[in-house]
Amino acid sequence: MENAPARLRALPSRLINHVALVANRVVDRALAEADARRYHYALLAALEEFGPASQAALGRRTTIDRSDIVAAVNELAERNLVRREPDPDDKRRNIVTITTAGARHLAQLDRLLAEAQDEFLAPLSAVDRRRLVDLLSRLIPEETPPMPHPRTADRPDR
Amino acid sequence: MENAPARLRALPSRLINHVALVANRVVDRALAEADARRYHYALLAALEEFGPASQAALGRRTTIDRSDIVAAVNELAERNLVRREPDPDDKRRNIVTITTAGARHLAQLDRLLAEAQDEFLAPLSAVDRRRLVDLLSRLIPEETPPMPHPRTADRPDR
DNA sequence: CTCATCTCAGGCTGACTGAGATCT
DNA sequence: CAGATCTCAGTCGGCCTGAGATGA
Repeated sequence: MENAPARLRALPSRLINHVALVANRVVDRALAEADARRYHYALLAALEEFGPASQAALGRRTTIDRSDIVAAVNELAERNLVRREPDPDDKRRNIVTITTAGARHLAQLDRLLAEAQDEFLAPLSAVDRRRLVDLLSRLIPEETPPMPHPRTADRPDR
Repeated sequence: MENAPARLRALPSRLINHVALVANRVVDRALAEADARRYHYALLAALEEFGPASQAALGRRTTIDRSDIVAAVNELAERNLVRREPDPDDKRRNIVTITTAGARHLAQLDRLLAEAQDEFLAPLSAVDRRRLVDLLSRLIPEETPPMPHPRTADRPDR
């Protein structure tokens, strides 16, 4: 970078972006080892933690946009990491379920991601890492208000 | 967001991305008031702090990619915020110089950005903000290694 | 009727690659 | 010759919008 302007070095929003970039490079490289992307991990994690869910519910839990869910679920289904079947109780819905292969895949991603976190967090001690996570968490509004309809993500799940 | 999976909530790389998104929304909205983008600010700041520079040098200092510099300098030059002229000493180069209008514009962006920082950092005390900046800074490798040629940003400036 | 859900088609930005022309 | 600089064309992922079809 060779001498970034002081104004930029000190600007919190820019610092955060820069760190995000560094983190993403490490994370994406790690996930690529398993032919995965960040969306895949988020979806599989949500499915394993909460069980089968409609695509809309997955979107709310992962903050992935409705359109992008479609594509990502397609990719996962093609590889038999999830199953997608119509909900008999509500024919608008697809119910997405993680498969055993999907769970295995998720376990691998967990490992890869843990290594990746460790890699870009290397300069920080365990205490500092916790401090960082705490500070960052406080910058995230509880109900992340999506731009247009602040209370849209608020709906009952089922 | 409604109950994000614990794995995602706790993942530092994901937290950082989320915060970056929030920060960028605020910052971009602020800059839009002056018809500016983040690239514009970075370039103007680099020019004011280091004086006229070639586009390649600007790229190194702002970590903006060579291709994107071209476009951004075009935009700034069209609005007479910078001048671009061939370097008489090295005919490969353009020398980019900030104009007085550019400096005025930069001052406005400084104000807008200061407000924006304050807005998304609102949940943190001044002490916590400093802590955050410190922690983040330590996560940025001194010589940000661009993917392909780790030592490319290392070259003498002129 | 309204609202939710899934899907497609597409836009936009930021980060990045490849390649060519020109020059040191 | 190698290497730096500027430029153009284009890719990719993440984020987002609009709109249509179906159904609760």
